[in-house]
Amino acid sequence: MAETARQIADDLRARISSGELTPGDRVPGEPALVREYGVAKETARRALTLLVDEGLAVRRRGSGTYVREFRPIPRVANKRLAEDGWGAGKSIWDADLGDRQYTVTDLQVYESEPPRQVAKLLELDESELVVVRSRRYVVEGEPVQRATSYLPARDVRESPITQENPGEGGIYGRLADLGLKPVRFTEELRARMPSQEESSLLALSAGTPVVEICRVAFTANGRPIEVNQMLLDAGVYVMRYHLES
Amino acid sequence: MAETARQIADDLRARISSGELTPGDRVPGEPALVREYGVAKETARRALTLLVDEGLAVRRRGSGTYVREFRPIPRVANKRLAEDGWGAGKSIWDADLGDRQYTVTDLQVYESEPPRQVAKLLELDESELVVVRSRRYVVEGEPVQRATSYLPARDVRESPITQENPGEGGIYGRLADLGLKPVRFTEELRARMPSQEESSLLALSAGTPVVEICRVAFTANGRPIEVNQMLLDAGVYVMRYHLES
DNA sequence: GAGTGGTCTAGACCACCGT
DNA sequence: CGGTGGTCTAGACCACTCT
Repeated sequence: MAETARQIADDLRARISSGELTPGDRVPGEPALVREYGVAKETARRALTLLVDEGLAVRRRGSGTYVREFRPIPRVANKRLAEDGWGAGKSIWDADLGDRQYTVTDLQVYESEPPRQVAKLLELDESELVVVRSRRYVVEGEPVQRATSYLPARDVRESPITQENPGEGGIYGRLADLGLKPVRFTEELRARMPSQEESSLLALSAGTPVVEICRVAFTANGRPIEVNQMLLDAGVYVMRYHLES
Repeated sequence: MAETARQIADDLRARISSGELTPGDRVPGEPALVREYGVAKETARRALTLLVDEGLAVRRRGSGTYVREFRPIPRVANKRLAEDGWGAGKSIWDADLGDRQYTVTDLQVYESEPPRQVAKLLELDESELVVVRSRRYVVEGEPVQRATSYLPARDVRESPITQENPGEGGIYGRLADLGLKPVRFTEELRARMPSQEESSLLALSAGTPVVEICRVAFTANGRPIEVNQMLLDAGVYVMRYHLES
């Protein structure tokens, strides 16, 4: 009877995917599994850990283990195409229940040396500084994203971009005022497990990956004017892109 | 001295990010940690498990635990824009070492009922069938992606799309022959932990998320003509998108 | 206070890898 | 073969939640 923990996890997984246990339901806990399967507590624990690590369940200390709920927020990279394009509002995942309100917290604006990679993407000379705008987004009380923008200090230092509130249209509006309107973008995405720091920053439950997005904005001249590094809770987001040709 | 496992993991993590341990290096193993920290084997094990679950380390049974290597393959969604656009070849992650060769394995072509979600995306009537093309991609001997295409059977049943090799230009070429050339696409991405099945399908090491991509192709008439569901090893891919306006 | 998850120990046995 | 990871047990103590 080797592989007991996996066996128990398989059983529970089956009960979840069959619908016997639905999102929000309580999964049999450690003591229950000890009784039902006649295993040691650590083994029952390992079984539950497998589910948690797959993102299927969530532990609540002192209360129990529950089937995870998944109500994704759609992140639409190119809204314009999405709106007059085809397939708008269609989704494999039920992500239509969108437009929940963002709140911005922990906004920080400061000038500093850019990370090496950012300096390269912005084509900055040695020792050129950047204006950094960092913030967290919160939805329904839960932090879901951290975003950090980098802009060449020499271009934006004197503009409202260095203010906490850059005004109507946000920083892209102000860049437009400066004749540096972003018109093309590159986004690079990567998914991975979070570090402990990132995990607490986004209040992630175990078994939740993060999506790292690096967005570079270019002006009409083809000059990179902003790098935005985002870190998203993968359990909360669905990313959507519209492409042509 | 509570939280011992996390403490040990923190130490090791620090040694990795400081560069003392570099990708490919051997991490101190369970017996070593038992000696160095004077903890039980299970505790040392838990410490290593934390690193593995973060994707920082890989276990090799009978050999040791090693710092993971990350050499991403770039997946460029819209090549045309990428090529004449700006920012081509720029990347935060060292993903330029691309163009490693794909091999296609386990190609299967068959006709069947579509999954409910796929039927909805393809706007199929009740009981309409789809042609399914499923395959795995292998790079340097390692499976990295599974892709499953669904096309309305009534449109493509008589075409070479039902052949294993649909000929020059692939299935998009044949769709063009049929006057059903795809010109717009929607891609929806989501990252999550894999199920056990998916994990073995892609030979994933523990702590590696997957990226699920659902791509819908539309003809010039705005008709959905293909749904492609992909499952990528997140430890291997970087997704890149180019956007305008 | 009873029930639940969180962490740890000390020891056992097995499977696999490399020399 | 010795070293390494893989799994399990039985019991301990703690921290938190809910009623």
